[in-house]
Amino acid sequence: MSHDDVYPASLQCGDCPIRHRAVCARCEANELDELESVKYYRSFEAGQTVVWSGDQMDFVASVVSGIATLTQTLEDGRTQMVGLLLPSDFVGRPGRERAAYNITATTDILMCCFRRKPFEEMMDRTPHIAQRLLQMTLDELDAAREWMLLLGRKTAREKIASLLSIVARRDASIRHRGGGNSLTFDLPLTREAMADYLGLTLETVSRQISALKRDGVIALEGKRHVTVPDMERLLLEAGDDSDGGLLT
Amino acid sequence: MSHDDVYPASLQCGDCPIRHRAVCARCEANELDELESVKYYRSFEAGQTVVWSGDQMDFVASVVSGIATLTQTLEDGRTQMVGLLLPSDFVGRPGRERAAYNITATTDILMCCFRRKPFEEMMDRTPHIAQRLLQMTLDELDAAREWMLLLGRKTAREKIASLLSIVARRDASIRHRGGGNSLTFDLPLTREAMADYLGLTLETVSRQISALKRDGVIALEGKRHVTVPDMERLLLEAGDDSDGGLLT
DNA sequence: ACCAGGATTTGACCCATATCAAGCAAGGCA
DNA sequence: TGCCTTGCTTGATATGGGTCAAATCCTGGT
Repeated sequence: MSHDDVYPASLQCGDCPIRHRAVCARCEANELDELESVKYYRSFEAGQTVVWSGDQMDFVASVVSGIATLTQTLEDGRTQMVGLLLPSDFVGRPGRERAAYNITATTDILMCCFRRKPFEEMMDRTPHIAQRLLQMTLDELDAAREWMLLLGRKTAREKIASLLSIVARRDASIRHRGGGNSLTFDLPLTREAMADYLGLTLETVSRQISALKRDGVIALEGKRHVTVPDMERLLLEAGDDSDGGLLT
Repeated sequence: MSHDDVYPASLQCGDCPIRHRAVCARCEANELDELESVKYYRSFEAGQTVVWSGDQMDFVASVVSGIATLTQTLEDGRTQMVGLLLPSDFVGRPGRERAAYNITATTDILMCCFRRKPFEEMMDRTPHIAQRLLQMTLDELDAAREWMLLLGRKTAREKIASLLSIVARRDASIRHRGGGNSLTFDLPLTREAMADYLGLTLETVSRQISALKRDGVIALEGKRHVTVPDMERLLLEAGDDSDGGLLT
C-alpha cells in the first residue's frame, strides 16, 4: 500500500545501471528478454520494511538503487544486521518460500523483482544465471566471514574504523577532495543501524566516532558527512591484516 | 610430508559415505566417472594445518570424514573461527588461486580432492555440480549469518548453549540414551577452539560450561563427553527465537 | 608407577563496553 | 514562533567478560 507503488517509467534491461553487476550480468540478449518478461519494479521509501522474517516471499530481486539492510533478531529485541544490500545485490533465495531475515530500506530504494517460480525454472535452464548467482553468493560468504572476524574479535574503535573504511571504499565513486589522498563520503546509516551492524550500542558508536574525530583520524561535517584525511591511517585503525586483501 | 600420505584403499565414489551430501550429490553415473578421474585423497592428522591463508591452492575438496576449522586472524594473533568443516562440506573456492583462510584439522580427517582447473572446467559443463555447490553455499551463508547474530548479540552463556545445541543436533546420529529426551555426544573441539568459534576467551568458555553444569543444564563425563538431560532447556538457554527454524 | 606437557579449571582483579539518564541540535508542522 | 520528534552526544555508573596467575587433571611415554 502507501507509496510502494511509485514505479519508474518501465526500464529496459539494456539501460539498467546494474546491468553488468547483478545476477543478470552474464546473460545474453535473448536471456535478458526472457528475464524481462517476468520482471517488475517495486520501490520503497527510507525506513519502510520490505519484508518481515517469516513472511511469504514469492519473488527474488536485485537492488537497483538505494540501500537496504538484512537483520536478525532475538526474542527480546536484540538485533544484529547480517547483510547490507547495495545496488546490484541479490535479495531472496531461490527455492525458499519464506524470508529468513527482515529487510528494511535505509534510503529510498528501487528493486527489480522476478516472480520466484519462473525465475527458478529459468535458473535450471540458464547456466549464466546460476553461475553468476554462485559467484555473488561466494562473495557474500567471504564478506560474512570477514564480518565475523570483526564481530568476534575487534574492539569498538576498530569496528568503527572498519565500517568507515568499507563505506569509503565502496563509495569508490572516489571523488577525491582537496589535495593528498583525502576522501569524503556520506554515512548511509544512522548511529543505531551502525550499532546493529557492528554488534555495539548506539552510545558506543557515537563515542567512538567522537574519539576518532578528536584524534584527527576523521573529520565530520554535520553528523553524516565524513572526511578521511589519511586513508592509510584509517586502515591502520581498522586493525586489518596489512598484507592486502585477496580481492581488488 | 609426514603422515599426509596415508591414503585409504582407493575408494569408489559409489561407496562414498558422503556421496549424497557433497558437491557431487546430484551427479549422474557418467559425471561421477569424470570426477573420479581428477580426484585423489589426502589425509591429515589432528592438529595439522591443511593450508595457510594466502597459500597457493590448486585443489578444491570435500571433507569425507573428520572435522576441520576455517580461521581468520588479525596481525596481533587474535583469531576467529569462521567455519566448521564437517563431513561432506566443501573446501576451497573455484576460481580462486590462493586460500583465504587457515584450514586446520581438528580430528584426523580424510579429504577427497579435485585438481582445481579440471574441476572448474567441469563445473562449466556440468550444471549438476554448480547447482549443488550453489545450494551448499547458500546454506553456508545462512549459517554464517546465524553465527553473526551469535557473535554480535549473544551473551557468553547463550553462546555456549548455542554451540552445544548445534553440536548436539548435528550429532543427530541421535543415539538416544536412557529414558526421556536426553542425549549425549562428544565435543569435537578443545576449549580454545570453542573460544575461537564463539569470540570468547578459553577461560570464559570453561567458566560458562562449569556454570551450565552447576545449573544442571548439562552433565559432563570427563572434559569432552556431554549429556543433555533436557534439550528444550538447552535451547531456551541458547536464546534463539523460539518460532522454530525454517530448516529441518 | 612416575614424569612431562598440554588441557582445563578456578580465582582475583581490571577494563571496555553496556546501561541509565540527561541534554542538545535540526527539521517539520501547527 | 514555538513545540515535538528524531537523531545524536555526553556523563555517571554498573557489569560481563578479559587478563594474569596458579592449581589440577589427563595422557602418553618410559
